[in-house]
Amino acid sequence: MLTRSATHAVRAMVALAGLEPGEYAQTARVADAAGVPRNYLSKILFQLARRGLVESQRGLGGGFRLARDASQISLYDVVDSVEDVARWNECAFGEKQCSDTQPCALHHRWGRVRDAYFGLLRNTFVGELIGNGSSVEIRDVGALNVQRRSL
Amino acid sequence: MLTRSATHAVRAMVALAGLEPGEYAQTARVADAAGVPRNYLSKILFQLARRGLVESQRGLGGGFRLARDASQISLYDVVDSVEDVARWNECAFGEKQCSDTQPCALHHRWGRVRDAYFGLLRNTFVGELIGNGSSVEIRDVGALNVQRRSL
DNA sequence: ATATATCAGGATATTTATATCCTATTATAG
DNA sequence: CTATAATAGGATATAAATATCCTGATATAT
Repeated sequence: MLTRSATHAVRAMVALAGLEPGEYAQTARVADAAGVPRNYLSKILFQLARRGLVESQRGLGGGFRLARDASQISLYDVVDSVEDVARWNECAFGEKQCSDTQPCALHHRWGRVRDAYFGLLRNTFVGELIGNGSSVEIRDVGALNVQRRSL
Repeated sequence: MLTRSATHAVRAMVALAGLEPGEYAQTARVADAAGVPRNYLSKILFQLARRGLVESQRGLGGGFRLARDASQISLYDVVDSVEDVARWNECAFGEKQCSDTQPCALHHRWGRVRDAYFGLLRNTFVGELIGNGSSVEIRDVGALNVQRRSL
């Protein structure tokens, strides 16, 4: 299952995908759009930035935006930024020396579940999740809307 | 993913499946066989008993044993005794009103992952997990081995 | 330069999962 | 009846996930 942090991260990414090209959105705006607690989201956005999925800009008119096109960012990238996806590779039965060559009684069955999950993560992209009646809509409330020189 | 409690529970059930018919094993013995902390396991065994998967007997010669044949106890029963399996039904995208008729953008893809997981739980039975090179082997250390009247 | 907006990130709080400890209760043996 | 074995289950401790709060650093506008 996705952790709550992972869901937050995906929703934030989808919100950012709804921005005008080049536009930045502040944490608070993303938080409102994605329905995620503001201060917690700031941690998550930081992790996404560290991973290189979003870019940040400080100061007036700054905020966050996607670092590349939403169609090029998989859920795997997003989720693995905030949780250790690799733990799905651990033995479901808790056996220390479980492996393909020395499988536990659950090994192959669990492999199918993991494949389904990894398939979802690897073959789904942020760009596919926008719109669609989703509640993740980022709207510019028009509060500031500064034009930046460097754009 | 299975929680650690769930893994503990499955391992304990497999250990109990290795008992002689009618025999009880004390918590400590199950804990050693399954490699689970004793006191924590006692909580888990209690939950399994509440669910009706194991029977307990207090007093000298008592302990726990399976309440029915290991081939009739699914992993779903076991896992759902110690964690809320139903949370896999919640929307992976965190949408409040996500449903089959009003699906979020992840709804159907997530459904496939859930189906794989539920399939594993529903179609795997404790009886299938015994032996097999698993480290969960319950051995009667012969410490006591009391014969009970009521058997 | 100064005021303001915004992220960066440390410190802390809350909640949940995991684990330990201890006493009460129940059963058996002698 | 007494001693002993074992679960029942409350109280507490630890660890990890989630969330909040606050200050410092950095960018912009005037």
